[in-house]
Amino acid sequence: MERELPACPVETTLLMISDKWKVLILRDLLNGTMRFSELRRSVGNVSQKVLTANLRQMERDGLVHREVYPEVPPRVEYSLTETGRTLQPIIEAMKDWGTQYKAEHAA
Amino acid sequence: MERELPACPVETTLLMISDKWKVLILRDLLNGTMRFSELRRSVGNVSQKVLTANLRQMERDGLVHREVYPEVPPRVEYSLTETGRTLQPIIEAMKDWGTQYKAEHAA
DNA sequence: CCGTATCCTTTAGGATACTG
DNA sequence: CAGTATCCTAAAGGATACGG
Repeated sequence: MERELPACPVETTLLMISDKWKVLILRDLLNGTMRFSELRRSVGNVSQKVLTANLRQMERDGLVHREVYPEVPPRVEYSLTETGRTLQPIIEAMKDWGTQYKAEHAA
Repeated sequence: MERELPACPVETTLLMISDKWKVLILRDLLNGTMRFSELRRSVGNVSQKVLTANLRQMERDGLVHREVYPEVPPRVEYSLTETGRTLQPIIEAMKDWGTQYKAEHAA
């Protein structure tokens, strides 16, 4: 459940969000709760297996909440925990930086 | 020299800093100019080949400046460009978040 | 000291098929 | 619909040796 955290706080953060899709998962869940299939579409070209694995890890890290509705067919909704939402400043900073960088590197 | 930038700004940022060591390179170069060997030690367990490759890519992306002093033995110093320094808010946000997260997940 | 070349290992991620 | 299981691939990264 718990993992060893590096001494350096930057490395701790990396441990949590450096997988290929996690930042994009955060980007999308910051807009609100999403179903699995919905998230898969919005994140992009991610396989089901990997998206599930990423979400499970984020759940264990306390960033994501998974809510299962026992219906047929099943419905599963993902949302950010309070801790997960504290990552917002990082995602925002990345959004701002990318926007600026692209503006300066346009034709 | 130039690479195709994704439409999403967050993904653009990821393209620039999502390699395993780039965030740590930024963390360290934000403290000032460093020699190659110095950087290698401070970044951690990175191989020479990979550190070089990461730095070269960051140079092409306009984030890092490489200054070669034609001495014997050679001296090479790396520093952040002005654009590179604009990444500081992201690194700072990551540092803050990691610090906070660790505090809440102690004991 | 800094870097390149070569080869090899690892592992994250993809494809596909199948289930409750 | 939302998974799990299995197998496979590809690309990043590591180890080592050598060169300017």
